[in-house]
Amino acid sequence: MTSPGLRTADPPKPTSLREQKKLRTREALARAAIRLFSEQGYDETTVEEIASQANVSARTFFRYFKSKEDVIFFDSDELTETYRESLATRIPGETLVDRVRRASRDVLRVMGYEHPHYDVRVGRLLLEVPALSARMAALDAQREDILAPVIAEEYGLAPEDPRAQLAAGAVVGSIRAMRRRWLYAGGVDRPADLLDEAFMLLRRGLDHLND
Amino acid sequence: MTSPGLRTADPPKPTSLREQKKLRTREALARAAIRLFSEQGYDETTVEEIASQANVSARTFFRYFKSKEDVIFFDSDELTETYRESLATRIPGETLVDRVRRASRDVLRVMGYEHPHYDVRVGRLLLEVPALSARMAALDAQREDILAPVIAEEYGLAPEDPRAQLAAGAVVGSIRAMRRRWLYAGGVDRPADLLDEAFMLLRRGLDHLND
DNA sequence: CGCCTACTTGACAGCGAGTGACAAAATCCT
DNA sequence: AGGATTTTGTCACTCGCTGTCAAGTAGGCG
Repeated sequence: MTSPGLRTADPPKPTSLREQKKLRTREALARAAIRLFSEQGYDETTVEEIASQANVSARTFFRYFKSKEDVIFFDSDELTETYRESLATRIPGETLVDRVRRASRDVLRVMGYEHPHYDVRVGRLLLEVPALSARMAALDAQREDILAPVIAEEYGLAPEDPRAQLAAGAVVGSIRAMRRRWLYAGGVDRPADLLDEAFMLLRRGLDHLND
Repeated sequence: MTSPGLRTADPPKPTSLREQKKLRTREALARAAIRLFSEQGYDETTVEEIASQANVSARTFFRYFKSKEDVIFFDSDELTETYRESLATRIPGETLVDRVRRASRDVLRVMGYEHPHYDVRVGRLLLEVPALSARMAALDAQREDILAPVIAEEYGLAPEDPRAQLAAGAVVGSIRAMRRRWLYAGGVDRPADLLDEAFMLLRRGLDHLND
């Protein structure tokens, strides 16, 4: 079953046989886990079950992922890096808000539409399952920490100025709110659209930071 | 609660012996737990240990608190109710931002200074321990849901208007950012002060929502 | 080709959180 | 006091997760 799917990043090292097998095992585990989670729920899925679907022992699962929830977040570092880099890139004539918006869209783009977080059922697990929502909160906090100094610099504030931290918190909080809406509202909304709406509204708030 | 007439805030039922003992056990457990958590950390403290400090079996701990982290959040419903009621109360001449600020301060006030969340060491656990930060995130989401329709009404929007939800997310996000700052910055900041600073800055952003 | 080495895996044992079941103890009621 | 009710402790069990160790597998080398 070498179906197309989970974002296999294309770093140029698909190297030797052994590595390939590891990659396949890893992917099989991730795929099985996400499918089982979204079918029967997170707590209702045991690691044993996941491992068995990938023809591996439970012990081996923990050699690939350091915890049960890690199977959902294994690529989060990459996404954080994307966010950081996109924020660091300046495009002439681009406002701060547009820069933040671009960074957020870049993250969505790198995730790709076949990413598990795009699945509404999995997405809701991210909010409802304690272990998962804790990770989400940590990621959001990370983004706040990346964003705050960027905002500070733009407004000529010290990197740790509470006003910049607050603004970053507001921005991330807005995005979180739109994420929740996407997952629970009737459902026609698409992530990118809500993101745009968020930034359209944020533009005003942020622009008045230094009144 | 089928009592006639007024809602009595503090049901004066310290009733008979059995209830008193339960109250004492409950408090002993909570106190021991918080002390141990802040002394040796959360994961390093076993339920067995907590129970033993309260001269009870581990099984009994779970009869008083439905999980290990519940010992920290057992009064969260009361705080949420305070928030909801304070937000519902209108004071003539009071702006929306001031109303939200008052509600937030009311929550702090009801918590009282001996509340575990006031302890910086415990507070940090709230952000660092997955099980606890998940609960915090859930509480914040709850407050967003309470706040959004209030904002919507004030601006003549439908209760589920995304703009109101976004604004609520921004407000709660700001508060969360200040909370983090309180817990990690050098440390002189006091919660109430950071809250004031947050609302001073928020006033501008919110007031421009309907430009 | 066979063999040595390094890496990967499975099986087993163990810990802590959490739950169900049942019997023992404490409390309440009359 | 005695019986009913509630609370508690003990036992046994599941699941997430970790350490250990022995067995298996791929790659390199003579």
